Amino acid sequence: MKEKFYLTTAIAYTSRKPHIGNTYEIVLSDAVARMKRLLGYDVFFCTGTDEHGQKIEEYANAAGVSPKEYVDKVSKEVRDIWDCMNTSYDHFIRTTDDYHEKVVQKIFKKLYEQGDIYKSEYSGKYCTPCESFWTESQLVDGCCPDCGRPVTEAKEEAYFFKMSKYQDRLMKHIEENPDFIVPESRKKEMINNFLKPGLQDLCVSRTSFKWGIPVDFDDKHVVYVWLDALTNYITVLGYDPDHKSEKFEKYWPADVHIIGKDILRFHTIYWPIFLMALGEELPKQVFGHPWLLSGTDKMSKSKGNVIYADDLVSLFGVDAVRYYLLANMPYAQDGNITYENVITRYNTDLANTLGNLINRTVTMANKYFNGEIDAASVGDPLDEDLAALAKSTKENVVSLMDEYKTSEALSHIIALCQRSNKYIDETAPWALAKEESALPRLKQVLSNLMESIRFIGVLLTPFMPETAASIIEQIGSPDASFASLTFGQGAPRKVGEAKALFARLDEAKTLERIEKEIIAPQIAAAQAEEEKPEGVATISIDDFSKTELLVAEVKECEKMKKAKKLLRLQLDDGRGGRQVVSGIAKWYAPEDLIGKKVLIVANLKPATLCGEVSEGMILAADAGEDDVKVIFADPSIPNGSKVR
RNA sequence: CGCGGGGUAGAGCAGUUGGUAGCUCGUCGGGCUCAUAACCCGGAGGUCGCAGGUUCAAGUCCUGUCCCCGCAACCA
Repeated sequence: MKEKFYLTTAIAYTSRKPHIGNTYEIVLSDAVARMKRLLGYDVFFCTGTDEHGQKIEEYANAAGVSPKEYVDKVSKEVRDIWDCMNTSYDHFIRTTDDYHEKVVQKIFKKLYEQGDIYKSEYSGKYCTPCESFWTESQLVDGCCPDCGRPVTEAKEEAYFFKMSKYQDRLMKHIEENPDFIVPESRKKEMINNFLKPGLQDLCVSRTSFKWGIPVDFDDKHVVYVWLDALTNYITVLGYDPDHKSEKFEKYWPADVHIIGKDILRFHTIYWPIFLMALGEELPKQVFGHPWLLSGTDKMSKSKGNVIYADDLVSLFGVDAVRYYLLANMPYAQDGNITYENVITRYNTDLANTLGNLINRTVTMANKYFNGEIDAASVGDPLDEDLAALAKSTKENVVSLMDEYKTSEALSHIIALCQRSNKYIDETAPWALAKEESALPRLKQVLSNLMESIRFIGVLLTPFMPETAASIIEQIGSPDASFASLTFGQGAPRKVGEAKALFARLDEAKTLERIEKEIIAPQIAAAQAEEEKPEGVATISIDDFSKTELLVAEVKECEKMKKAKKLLRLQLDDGRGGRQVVSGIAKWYAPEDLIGKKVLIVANLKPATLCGEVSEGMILAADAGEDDVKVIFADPSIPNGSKVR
């Protein structure tokens, strides 16, 4: 019986169309899945969309559609992109799927009945008109960040999960299974930041919005999105707490969850604990992959640097985009993408090294022998060298893929292409072709080349499926199985017609096209969106007079030990002085401020930040993306002067 | 002194157990002509963030220090 391999991606949140950074994960997972299939595993590869939650409710409202209509649209966009990347997932789950919702309810009930989930009270600041709870830090000037109205202390019933109960077991599991969380550095983050300080019980229900799976025995509540979302990994297998499905028995536990580094906490702490509570095995491994950045920045709409997979595919073709992602992402550090880099990589690796190798070899086979090529036969040390590299390349690719090191795996394959190109140079087939007596050797040389190309083609299958198929077809290889990868095993063949795999791109022209077809429309769309007015309500003069603004002089100022962003200032406000904490350490050193006069909001309710009391706020302007400038007052104004 | 990661040629990155500093792009020169102005070979370009230390020998180990980036806590 075939060994099973179950892998999943995170399910994509349906807030908006995924960009190329979000798309990286499915491509990486697809390469792993295809590699395992090539090696003969019975693979189950699952992905999907996460569709509940307050944010989606809000996005839907803003778009003037129902949440379901909204997620139907985005979920389809996600799926279209996964499909345009030619990913071979076996199942696409949506958290709004019927079978999923039912099982989530059942699980919630079970955990409640066995005492892991208990009903308690959640207390915090509540804005009645908005029906929202806010944490202290979300408040704006002590008021609701949405509507600006005052909030009240309120309590609300909520369900909590007893995380602490399972903490020691989880810690032990992580220690005993060193590969449970990879890469290593991420594991340390989880242990030091969450497990060692001790886990808090987690609030697993919400009453503040409706767009979620209702708790069936208490329908004021909906299930917390993460409990809902994480469970997809087992509901997709037909899991049911009462009777386990055949599929679940076969595939669970997952061999790996491939996820972004940002959601590692949910997958390595909450998810394992939920599973322990259900009495199920834990996934064997969670791999938190790095992020793909646009140049050096995170992709964001406001920066206008978002790159989408479908745009890239229309420019370069699926396999070139897959190649770029898989070849360019480091294992543990963030990678980056620019159109220029994609073009360079395309031209050098795909057009010049790989494409040209196939093209020149196939052309020669047809030209010299009408395409009739023997099985490979190693005679000369040069041949042996080539055969040895083909063999080691195969071994390296397999073992590197076990660690998800796609970039290193691909560079080994490219190295085999380079070695093959060199082999052509060393053996000089065109010279052999000129002498009748050298024809046997010429035939041998070409057969060896065909064989190394067969290795290249087969090994590329997980990374570039279409290209691999075209290579196999061009060299007329009857066998493209992994098992056949022994040098010399390839049978005699009739070589097909030479077809260029990747046409070279003119960098300047291509960039021009990108600018015109992709970047310009994107900027236009962003500008259109920006024309919407800012959402600050007008206020009366009375409202304004509630704010007391004063001129104050900075007497002392120092960096705070425990906080990177904060400065602690002692101010002379003309009425005995006060201490203010301000989040401007990134832009101002203490000596920049001492002796200067600043404007403060004097009647702000005092708050404690990182252990220091702050009685007021210094006025500063957002001077640009990630830049803040303090508003300084004229030195001649007496301390304590009112500003209005 | 909260936890972790990183600072290596103009750019982007490798450097396993300490033993002559590598790869890709770019650049300069050479070779070849089967091929997609491609392919192959060679040169130039780095005091491996900084300062100490251990050692016959340190990018690699230790100590200190300066930057950058994550995570956590705060941006009143």
